[in-house]
Amino acid sequence: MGKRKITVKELASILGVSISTVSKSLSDSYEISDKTKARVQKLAKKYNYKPNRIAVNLKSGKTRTIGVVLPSILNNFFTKVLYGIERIASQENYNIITCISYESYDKEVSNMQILSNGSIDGLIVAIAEESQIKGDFDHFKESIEEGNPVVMFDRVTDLVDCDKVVVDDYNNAFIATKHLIDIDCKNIALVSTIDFLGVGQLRVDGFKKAIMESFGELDQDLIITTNTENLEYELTQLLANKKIDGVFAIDEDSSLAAVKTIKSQGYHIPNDISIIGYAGAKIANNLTPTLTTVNQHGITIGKSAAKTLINRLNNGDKEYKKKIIEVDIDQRESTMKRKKIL
Amino acid sequence: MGKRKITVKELASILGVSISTVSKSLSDSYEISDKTKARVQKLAKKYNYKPNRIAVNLKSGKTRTIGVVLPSILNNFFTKVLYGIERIASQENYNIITCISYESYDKEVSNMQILSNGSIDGLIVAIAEESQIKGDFDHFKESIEEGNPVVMFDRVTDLVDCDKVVVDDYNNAFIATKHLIDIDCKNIALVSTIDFLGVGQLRVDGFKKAIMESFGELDQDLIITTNTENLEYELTQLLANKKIDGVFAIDEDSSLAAVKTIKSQGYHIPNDISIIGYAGAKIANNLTPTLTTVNQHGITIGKSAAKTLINRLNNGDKEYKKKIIEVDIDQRESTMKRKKIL
DNA sequence: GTGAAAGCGCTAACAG
DNA sequence: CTGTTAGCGCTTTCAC
Repeated sequence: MGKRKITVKELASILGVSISTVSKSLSDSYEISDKTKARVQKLAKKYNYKPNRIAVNLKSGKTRTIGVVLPSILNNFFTKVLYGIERIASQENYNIITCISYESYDKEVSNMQILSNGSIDGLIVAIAEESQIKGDFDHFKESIEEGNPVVMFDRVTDLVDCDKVVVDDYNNAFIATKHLIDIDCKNIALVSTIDFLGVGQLRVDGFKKAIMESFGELDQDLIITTNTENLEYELTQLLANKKIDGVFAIDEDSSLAAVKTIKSQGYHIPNDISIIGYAGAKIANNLTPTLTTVNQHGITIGKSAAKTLINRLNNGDKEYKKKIIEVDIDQRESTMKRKKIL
Repeated sequence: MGKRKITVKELASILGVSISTVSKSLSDSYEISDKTKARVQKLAKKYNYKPNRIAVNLKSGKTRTIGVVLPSILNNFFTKVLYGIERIASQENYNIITCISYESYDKEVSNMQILSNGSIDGLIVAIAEESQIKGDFDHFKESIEEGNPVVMFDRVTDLVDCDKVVVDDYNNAFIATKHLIDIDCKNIALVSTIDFLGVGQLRVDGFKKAIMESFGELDQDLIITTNTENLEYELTQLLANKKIDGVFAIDEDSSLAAVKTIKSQGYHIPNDISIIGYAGAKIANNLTPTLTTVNQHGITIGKSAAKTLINRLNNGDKEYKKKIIEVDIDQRESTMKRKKIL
């Protein structure tokens, strides 16, 4: 103990100079003689002086801290995004304060309020499920009005004017569906546990477009939107009633459930049924068979969001931008049919 | 715009009262008349006044913020711990600032320094790989000396005096190995990609003890400590040269690699070779076969670490404690042998 | 080249 | 019951 943090004031009194001399010396000001600077800097080093960040923040009105509000952290995608944000933040000398909304509107609002009280310079957010359902985004508008810029990613809304980083879910779902069609699937089902999310809708729409374009008609019964608990049951029913040869699972839960169910019902993947889904590489690579996925590039999204925010912080004037991150398909075994043995 | 954050001073001038009257009214002080309080509070609400946290922090010398330094965030275990920390923190009205050391000593030191400058009240840390190898823990001691209590979890060291939250890796590895022995495995291999970590060593030791206790001798060749890239190759060699009927994989990477390799070499799990490993439930449940795991209860660890830190923050006097979290085995298919068909 | 003083926004001891 | 004042630790203008 005893080594307590030292302050400018204390340094000044030890050296018998004024506080401002110390402060200026530490920032290497031209006003101070080299000799004095040296003395001060030496002592500062000796006592391991570090300016109190809180005081600096208060003085400067800046915190060099970014608030991040995520719906969940036990989720591969959001974790990746957070990782991307952290990479950029730490590189640009920003700290990040992470809050979790747990998909709850109230939690999200309170997170935003706690952060928008001077703790942070700006926010990166993916909107909570409940807020999207509710359609209430006033807390974001407020934060922006109060001078804390917001960057939204993935879960965004047109109702708030701010920077956004998204993937083109509509188009990517289209491409994913086309991938199944290209390998000769004729009866493609879609499974989803995220129908209440904007991104969920977009993916379904992209799917529909691809189906219509290729087949001219769409069987609504092949679209299962449900929750994780019921998915296995509903998919089992579908498999029993319809001849399915391809499945597009538009989120991680439904991807895992689909693989499990299809196998347990005695179908071979990909020979009987091909499947493309959403999942992180680690999971996709360790399923049997390995799962072809739409790679969302979470890290890229996080990096882009952080860069966007820091840019805005540095020069607040520009127009709001919507950045679209390219996505690609990581083909694995689940869509690699063996040569048909007739 | 224009709705800029409002301050006590501004409220005071609008109402024509003094700053301290406003401040006291807002904290519902007994010194102020109900009438005045009401006026102030009404106006504060109208302007959506929120005390500037930075100013409050500076004044109080507390930040109600916990720093968390993790070696990685793209890791199921650490993510779970972070989740646990967040749960408690948010419940106790603390924020968390998350930094990632990327297993690097330098990054860890700089993270600690950035945080130990007044930004936080205390720290929760799992030591980076490189620091463990290097054996240099001065940055932790310094932080503690400067008045920022540290709680270490999982990756801890006896060389720093502070609160710790760990699992009994030695004993748990012992139990895991016994689990294999109980289902009649006679030739058990251990695979590891974390031999440089303290926890890695402990798990190996626990394994050895169980083997010695049951068989009286230990074949060192059955212990593979390597890195993720080489594991498949080395395990393949081992399977070719020795008769193995059980595998204990002591980390997630080696668990996944072991399952993959054993299957690809044509062995049946669990009938030919049983396997127990470390992995999150989501992965374990979706492997084929599902993987029996040592459940480390990351969330519990995180919660415990956060509670420990907050406790210390509230009453700094007590002795340092080491809390040991109970671990259990989640048995799944990879250790459920079918009846032998002779 | 150095120092005094103000002020960031807030709280609280002390006066009135 | 209300107001004045000092001060948290720092930076910065303005005097000297």
